[in-house]
Amino acid sequence: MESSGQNRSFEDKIRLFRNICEKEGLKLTHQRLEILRELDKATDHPSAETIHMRVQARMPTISLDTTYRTLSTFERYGLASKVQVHEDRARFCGDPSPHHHLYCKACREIVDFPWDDLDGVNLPTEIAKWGHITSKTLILEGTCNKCLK
Amino acid sequence: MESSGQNRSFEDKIRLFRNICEKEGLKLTHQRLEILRELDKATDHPSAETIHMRVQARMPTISLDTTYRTLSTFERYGLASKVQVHEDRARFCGDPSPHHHLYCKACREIVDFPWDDLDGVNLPTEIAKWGHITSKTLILEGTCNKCLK
DNA sequence: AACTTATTAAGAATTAATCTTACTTAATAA
DNA sequence: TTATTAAGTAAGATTAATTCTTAATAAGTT
Repeated sequence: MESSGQNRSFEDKIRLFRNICEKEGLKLTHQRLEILRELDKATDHPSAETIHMRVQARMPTISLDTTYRTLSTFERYGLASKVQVHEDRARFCGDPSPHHHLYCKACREIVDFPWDDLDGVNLPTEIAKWGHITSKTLILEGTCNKCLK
Repeated sequence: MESSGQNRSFEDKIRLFRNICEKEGLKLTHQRLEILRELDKATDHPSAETIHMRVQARMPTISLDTTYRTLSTFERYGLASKVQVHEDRARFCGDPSPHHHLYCKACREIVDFPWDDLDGVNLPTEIAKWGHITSKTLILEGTCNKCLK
């Protein structure tokens, strides 16, 4: 049976994580794997607490603390990133490919979108002088059609 | 004596704020004016607490609570905006003109920069279908030259 | 099997931000 | 100028996300 694109890309992610663990002396625990899986499945930029609840459904003993610790481990190694919106609660994204965010101020939904033209464009020359850029994200804010009625 | 560009633009801001107050039934208090002035002067995206400390130097009786309340009032009326960085503490920006942000992960400095070409560019067509966009900010993250040594 | 990290539990600590209440002050409108 | 009412102050409490503590247990890895 052939695996789906979803599965294949998750396999890649596990492989990547396995490499990182090996190189960095991290342990590949079930908890970390389940959180990685949850992040990979999620399309709604869940908060740490939401991720915890979802993983808990399959792994009832996992602690909230471990979820927080694991998420920052993932952040440190580039397996997850915090999405910044104008809220107090951090929300996460497991998609490492460059993409941008639409944020609806009414329903707080975050939608990812690709914009290859922006990814490829040259930055203004003064920016290159500023230092070393590691990420480039466009944040669009407004109100989505659902909320506009 | 001719006023500086700084002053002129601050005068404009006061005028704008005066109009908003009139229209919305807000009171033009000293506290609000001082916080507006501080936001206008600041180039370093201070936190609410930093703003409070600075205003306190001139107005020792102002409360932290008022600073928070005023900043959210300003946000509500578009006179200030929260800058999103990967931190827990919100940082503010009093520049209402469209601009983008460079964020150094090492020293946490935020640098504004304009990018007219980006401001003027057409968004991908699917975005227009999403809803109504009110702001567009590019967040560049990395390490500034000072921190790269 | 030994070594070492990670996890858990349970609770405490932090910290930004907001709210409460009661009182006072001051901006605005009549 | 006075009346009205929003805003500010003080002091403390609250909320909520996140992190830390300690000690015991579990489980990867070598």
